[in-house]
Amino acid sequence: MRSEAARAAILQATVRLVQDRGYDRLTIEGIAAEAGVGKQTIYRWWPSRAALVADCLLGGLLLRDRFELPNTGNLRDDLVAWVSSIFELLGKPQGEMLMRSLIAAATENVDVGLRLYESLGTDSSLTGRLQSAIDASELRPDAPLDEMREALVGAVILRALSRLPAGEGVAERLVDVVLGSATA
Amino acid sequence: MRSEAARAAILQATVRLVQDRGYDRLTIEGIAAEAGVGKQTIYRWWPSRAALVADCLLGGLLLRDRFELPNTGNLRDDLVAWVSSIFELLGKPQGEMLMRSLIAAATENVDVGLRLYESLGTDSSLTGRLQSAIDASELRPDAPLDEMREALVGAVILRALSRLPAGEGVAERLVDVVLGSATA
Amino acid sequence: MRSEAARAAILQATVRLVQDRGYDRLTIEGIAAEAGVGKQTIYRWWPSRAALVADCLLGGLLLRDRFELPNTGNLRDDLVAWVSSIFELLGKPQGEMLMRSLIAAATENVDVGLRLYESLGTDSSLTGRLQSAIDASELRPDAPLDEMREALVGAVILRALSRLPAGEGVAERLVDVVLGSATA
Amino acid sequence: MRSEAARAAILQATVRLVQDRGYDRLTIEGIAAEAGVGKQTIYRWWPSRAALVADCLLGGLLLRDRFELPNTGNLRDDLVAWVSSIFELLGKPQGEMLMRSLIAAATENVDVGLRLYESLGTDSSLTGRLQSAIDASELRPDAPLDEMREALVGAVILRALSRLPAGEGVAERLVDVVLGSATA
DNA sequence: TTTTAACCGAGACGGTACGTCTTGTCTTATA
DNA sequence: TATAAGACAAGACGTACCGTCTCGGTTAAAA
Repeated sequence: MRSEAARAAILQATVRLVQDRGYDRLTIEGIAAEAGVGKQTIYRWWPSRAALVADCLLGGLLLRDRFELPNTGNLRDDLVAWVSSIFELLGKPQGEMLMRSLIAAATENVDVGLRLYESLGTDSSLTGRLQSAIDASELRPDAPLDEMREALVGAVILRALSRLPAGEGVAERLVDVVLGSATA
Repeated sequence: MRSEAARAAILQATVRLVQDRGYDRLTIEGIAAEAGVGKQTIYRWWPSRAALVADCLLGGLLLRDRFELPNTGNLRDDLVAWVSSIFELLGKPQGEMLMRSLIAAATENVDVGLRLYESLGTDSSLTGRLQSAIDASELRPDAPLDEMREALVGAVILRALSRLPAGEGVAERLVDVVLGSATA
Repeated sequence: MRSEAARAAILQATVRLVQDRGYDRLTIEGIAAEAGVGKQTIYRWWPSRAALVADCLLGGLLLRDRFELPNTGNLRDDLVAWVSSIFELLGKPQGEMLMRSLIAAATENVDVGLRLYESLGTDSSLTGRLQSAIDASELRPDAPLDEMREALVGAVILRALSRLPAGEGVAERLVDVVLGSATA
Repeated sequence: MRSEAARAAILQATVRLVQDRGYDRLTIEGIAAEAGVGKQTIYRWWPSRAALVADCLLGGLLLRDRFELPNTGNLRDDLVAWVSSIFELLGKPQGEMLMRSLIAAATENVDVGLRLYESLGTDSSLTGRLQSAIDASELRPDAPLDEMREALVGAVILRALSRLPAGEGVAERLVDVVLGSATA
């Protein structure tokens, strides 16, 4: 019978440590100590620290609602707001580190990678928002939604890797590039 | 006086080991052994293994000419060919591992990140190619080149993280998304 | 819960290596390899290689019964036999190296020093033998036993440091010097 | 052409470092730095750090005149004074460390060992003093001077290894033990 | 109700790699 | 041409974690 208390403590400890020190300084021993748990309890349920991060991400513990994609009826505005909020996070040292931690975890774990691939680990509202834009005739019915999403999310990931601050207008231009071919 | 022989041996050993086993199994001790070099000689000149990878990338030792961006005069065809060749590499286990290795290194080292940011670590011909497309009136003079590049390269990075095979037509649609707003 | 198997393997490996190569070429890594043990298992229980040697000495693993002090009823003969047997050991390269190893360890570790101080690391029968000589009226009741022991053992230590072969009659003269003032 | 300045600087640096930090923390690199000299200059002229210490000892740089054996005409008093002065040195932390440093060096280098063997590294006046005691009929003509010296010096060495403070009367009793058989 | 089997915390174990330190050799440039 | 300066290959240092493996000490279901 699995102990739910232990499970929760482990995931929370993981979140705390990733946010405080980053993925590369995250250790199983550190998590066990922080969670007040034996190492074996971690190894019993997760195969690697990357899988732990994946679980945190899945449970919404790492990016919960941070980047809710709004739906005001104006797709461009919504996307710009969303991208801007992410860029804002990247502007803070801890936010930038968190994003890089997720990317690092993704290089080791498919689940994390897939989770990022669908809108940056958030409740993948991006696909839904684009689809609803088609329904509202804001986008052409044959717009390549997947590729648009990949371009948008990918640009954000790449920005995080570059560690460059996103200057004025970057979010707008990025959204325009992505929407360009697909708007009426 | 720095030994050029040692420097070259270290970089080559790094390239070999990254390609064979991936970044996460790359160790300083392994590099030193492979290069026939003392560990201190590595630590004397590089602060971390990520910096070593950055140097390899800079020296063109890791991706040299792998993704030469052609210039046939037709921008769309050129970009599709370039993206396709990258997708092809990602289809092979070793190629995928190499790309993920670079991304992992980028999460630890700004230089690697910047190098990826400008066209995927290749001799950043992408910017030049886009500029020449403006000159040839293939693109609008005010096309947001940087954001176009970010979207394109970012999509490729993200694809690597997702480990999903790039299906039929993905390269084309991706290029079309990116070029959409800027052509004609 | 400490592993007795590991403890024994480590001490035995230490003994073997000290005897084969001497204290100055004794390394923690070498002991760990020889014992088939992780380095941390050594560091967990001993603070230094000198402490390891002290433990071996204490456990009788290094000089066990090598220099049993006989008790024939004739103190002078017994001491001469004992000193001679030590000089004989010092005549062999390995024996000399072992003795110098112990002295070297003693310079770094009090316990080894004390163990040498009381009769050369052997089960300190020397004090007992001298006491029984008083009881048998072979020595004056007020004979300064401690100083006699120090003089005798010290002379042996010093001989080991000098690396000079102990010539004919040295053992006898040494014992006579030490016993001189204390024999009826 | 050997640089006398370098030679002196090296020996003085050795003395300083041995006295300050002890033999086990004495390194060739440290000496070179302290002396403002290249390492090669040391290796060119001395085979090991123990040989360096031997040279310092020989040159009187380490124990110069520290333990001058007096000659008042009363052998016992002279020896007691000499042993007491050594015990006094051993009572100070730095003096004890210095003596242990010499012993440690002796385990690695014959010259140091021999130097200790003949009266503790001092200008070997001990033998001379004993001889003159014979001449003055303070000792029997056939007294075993060598063994007496070994017993006395050895006891002091051993005391240093034991790190035990020499209590009241130890010096006297020690001298009496050694002189016992040879007086009157 | 008692057994028993799984899970728990704790942490020792054999290992690997870390980044530092020192060794003794070598090369360079300085004077 | 002997130096100081210091790079080099080698390898030990002591530390940090890895993933596996006992330990006893709770639980909770099965007997």
